[in-house]
Amino acid sequence: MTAESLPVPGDKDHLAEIHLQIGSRLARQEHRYTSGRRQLVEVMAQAGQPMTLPDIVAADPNLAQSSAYRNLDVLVRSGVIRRINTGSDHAHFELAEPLLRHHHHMICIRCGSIEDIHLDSKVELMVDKSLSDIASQNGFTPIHHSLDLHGHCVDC
Amino acid sequence: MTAESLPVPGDKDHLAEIHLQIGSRLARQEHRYTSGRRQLVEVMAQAGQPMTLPDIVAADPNLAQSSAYRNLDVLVRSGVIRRINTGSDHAHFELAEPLLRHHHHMICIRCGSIEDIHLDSKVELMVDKSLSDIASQNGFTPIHHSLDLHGHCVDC
DNA sequence: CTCAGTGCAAAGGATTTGCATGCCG
DNA sequence: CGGCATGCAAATCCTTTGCACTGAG
Repeated sequence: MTAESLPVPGDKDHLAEIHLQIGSRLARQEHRYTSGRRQLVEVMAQAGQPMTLPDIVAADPNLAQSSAYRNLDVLVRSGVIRRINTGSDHAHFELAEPLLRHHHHMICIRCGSIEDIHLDSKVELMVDKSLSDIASQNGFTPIHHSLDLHGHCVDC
Repeated sequence: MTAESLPVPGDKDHLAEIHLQIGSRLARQEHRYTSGRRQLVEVMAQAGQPMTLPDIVAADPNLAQSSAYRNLDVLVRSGVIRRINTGSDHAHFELAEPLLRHHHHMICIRCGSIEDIHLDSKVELMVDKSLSDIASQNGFTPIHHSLDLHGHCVDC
C-alpha cells in the first residue's frame, strides 16, 4: 500500500478504510472484528497519537479494561496496532503501518509524553538498507524498526 | 571516531578505565561509588551485552535484588547505565555511552533476546543530523536516540 | 557522628488470567 | 450449537518502598 492512496486522518473515509483493512487482516487470522475491537480502533484513529490504556478507557468508558488489553494484544499480534514501550508507567499504543504513515517518536523522559516525528525519506531509506543488511548477515528476520529520540520536551 | 581511545572489552585495563570514569561521574553528583555499585558495573562490563535484573543477580548472587534495582536507578540517572525497555517481562540494562561504543539493538519479539548492532557511521551521522534538526524545530532537548530492529532471531 | 547505602520483607501497580456469560458465524 | 469474545474480580509478577542497620568520610 502506498502512502498517497491512504486517506488522510480526518478524512470522512479514513475510518471506513481503516476498518476495512483491519477487518480483512483479522479475518485472515481467524479473528473476529467485533464491536469492542472496532471501538478501540476508532478511539485510537481519532486520537491520532499514541495512547495509554487509561487514555483509551477514558476516551470511551464503554471499553472494559481487561477486554481492551486483550484486544490490544490481538491487534498487536495481527500487526494492526503497535505497542510503544517507554519504560515509564504505561505502554502506549498506536495504529501500525500501513494504517499510519511510517514515522518515529520523540519521547520526553521526564513526563513520558510522545510525539510523532517524520524523517527525511532519504535518511529513512539509508537506515532501512543498513538495517536489512545487518539483519540478513545475522539470520535475523526483520519485522519493523523503531527510532526514538529521548530528551526533554518543551514543557519540561 | 574515538573508539580507539576506549580499551576494548576484555582488555586488562578496560575495567579499571570504566571504574575511573564512573567513579568521577558519580562523585560529581554526590554519589558514592560503593562496592555494590562496583560489582554491578563489573558484572555488566563482563557480560558485554544487555542484561535483565535476574541475569545480573544470577551472575553475582551477592547482589541483593532491591539494592541492585536501586543502584541501577542511580546509575541510570547519572547517565552511566542505559535502560532498554522491550515491553516483554524484564527491562534490560547496559553500560551507556561513552563507556560503550554507540550502537543499536536487534530485538527478538518472540524470545526477547537483544543483540547489539552497529550502523555505518555515515548513516549514523545523517540520522543524528536529522534528529537534531527536528528537535530544535520543536524546542525539544535531545539526550540520546535509540534505534531498534524488531523481528525474529535465528533461534526463533 | 552523620548520612548515604544496604538488605529483607512487604507494598505497589500495570498487565494478565479464571470463570461464567454473551454473542457471532 | 460451538467456540471466540467479554467483563468482573482476583492473581501475577516486575519493580519500588519502608525500615532498621551498616559503613564510608
